[in-house]
Amino acid sequence: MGKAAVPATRAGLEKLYDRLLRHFGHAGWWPGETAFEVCVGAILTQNTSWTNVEKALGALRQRDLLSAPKLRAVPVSRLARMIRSSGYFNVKARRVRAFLDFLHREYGGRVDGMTGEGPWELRAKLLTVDGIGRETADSIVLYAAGHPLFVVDAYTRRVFARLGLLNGDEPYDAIQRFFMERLPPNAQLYNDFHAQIVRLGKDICRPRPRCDACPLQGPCPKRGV
DNA sequence: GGCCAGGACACCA
DNA sequence: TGGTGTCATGGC
Repeated sequence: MGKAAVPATRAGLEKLYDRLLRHFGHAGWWPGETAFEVCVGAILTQNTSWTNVEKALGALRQRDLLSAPKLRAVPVSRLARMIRSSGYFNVKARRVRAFLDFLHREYGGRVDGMTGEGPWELRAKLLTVDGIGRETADSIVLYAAGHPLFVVDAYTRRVFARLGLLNGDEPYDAIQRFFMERLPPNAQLYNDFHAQIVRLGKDICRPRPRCDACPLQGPCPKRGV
């Protein structure tokens, strides 16, 4: 593939972030109105486009169910029908309920109770919940609890493979270490950097042309364009 | 009509 | 430990 477009150093990553920031502006992420909505959205977006998740969140909001105690009172079968648009709805309804039970058991149903935990302790606890894996746990830790854990998702793999810094098939934890060993533990930075990666990821490996100011350079290894 | 999208888990060799 | 099947809707 040739020389990587960005050096795999702290300076290289920070320079890339600055370029993304200038190109896109601050992302203002996560796309959720409350920390609780972030948690539910993190589960619903598993292997699913955000537009489908928005419909499901909208259905819950319309019924005024976007709070832990109200949503926990909803039978799983009814919850599944309401989140149908997000796909895998039977599985995800069980997972949302498992998270709600966890939240009730550990923090009395209060999302802000999670902020009192250290990031790794909270992550470890979340990973014990059925249906919450690494990416979902890290999204909750970063975007709902505000602790600095770098989130790795399909966009992260796609963008950094394109940049020549990753193969894209490395284990999740290895990719997370790649970022966290090079960037200061700053939740605001991790938050916005990941959001920028997602915005960029939506634009690459797609048929539509990139604009001249696109921060990525060189051909896409997947499509050759 | 096929492919893809911000995963996670069970099962098997 | 790694590979594979399963879960499912909606947009293009």
